[in-house]
Amino acid sequence: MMEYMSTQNGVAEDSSAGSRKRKAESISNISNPVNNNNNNNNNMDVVHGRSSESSSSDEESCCKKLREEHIKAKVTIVSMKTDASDTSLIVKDGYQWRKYGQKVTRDNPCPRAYFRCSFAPGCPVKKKVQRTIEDQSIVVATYEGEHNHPQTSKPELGASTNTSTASRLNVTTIAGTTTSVPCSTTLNSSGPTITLDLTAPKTVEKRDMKMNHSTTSPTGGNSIRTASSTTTTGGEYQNRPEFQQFLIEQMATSLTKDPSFKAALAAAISGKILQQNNQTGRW
DNA sequence: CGTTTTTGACCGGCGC
DNA sequence: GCGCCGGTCAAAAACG
Repeated sequence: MMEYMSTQNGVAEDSSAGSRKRKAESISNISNPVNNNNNNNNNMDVVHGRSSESSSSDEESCCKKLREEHIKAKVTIVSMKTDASDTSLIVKDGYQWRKYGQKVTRDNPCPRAYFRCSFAPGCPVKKKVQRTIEDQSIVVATYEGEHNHPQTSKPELGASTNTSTASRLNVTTIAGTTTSVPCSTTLNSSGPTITLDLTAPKTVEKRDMKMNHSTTSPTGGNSIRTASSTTTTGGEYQNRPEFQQFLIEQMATSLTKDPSFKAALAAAISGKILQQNNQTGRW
């Protein structure tokens, strides 16, 4: 199963690399509320999901985008607060990145850096890193695609040896899945902007999990705004391992109790098996 | 010497 | 068709 998934990933990402599509700029929008966290030295907010255009209401253009997103890799937006004096635009997430470009965009005088994953030669993941206009100490990293290899090292979140690190991490899952940021506290984020992407067959099970995960979260709403408002109160607690363990257990419980998830999982697995058997021509 | 970073040039999509 | 703009390329420089 995993083998199959990985090969599917490779195909999908490769095709996505060939079709570049311009996406709406959302970095400043996303990182706006993070400014409320200025009292914390190291902060990190993560938004998992599609590119910013994934809203719940634009059904008009969804048909066009369906195809596009079918090709496109998943997009993960990460905003983290770093030391203001740290101008390196380096986000230590446990992977090895190679910078291949830098550009000053129109809407932000701060240069945007482009990175590729250099650990695995065939790894399709790309990353864009840019500081926000509002708060130059906040760095927004946009990940595209999924790693087809494990992390090269532990991400420096919390236990920092260098300057640019984050001690707190908030994850919002909109759609799709990513394992690039192992620390996940979705309780205070997640929200109504969930986009059920039926065009990405490889992530059916995980997406459902994320969906359930989101629905079981006590708070919905705009992810970052919620995150920033709760940072001063619940941030420490969310970072504690027992809390994360609790979250994981909650997720597992909700998933195993949900018959629709079981059905989706079974359908996905059987579908994959049948598909593979058809390809090999043995059935 | 191999790898990574820098940086101007180039490419292609999009709006007018 | 043209210009703008984001993203990528690739040669040179820097680095370990």
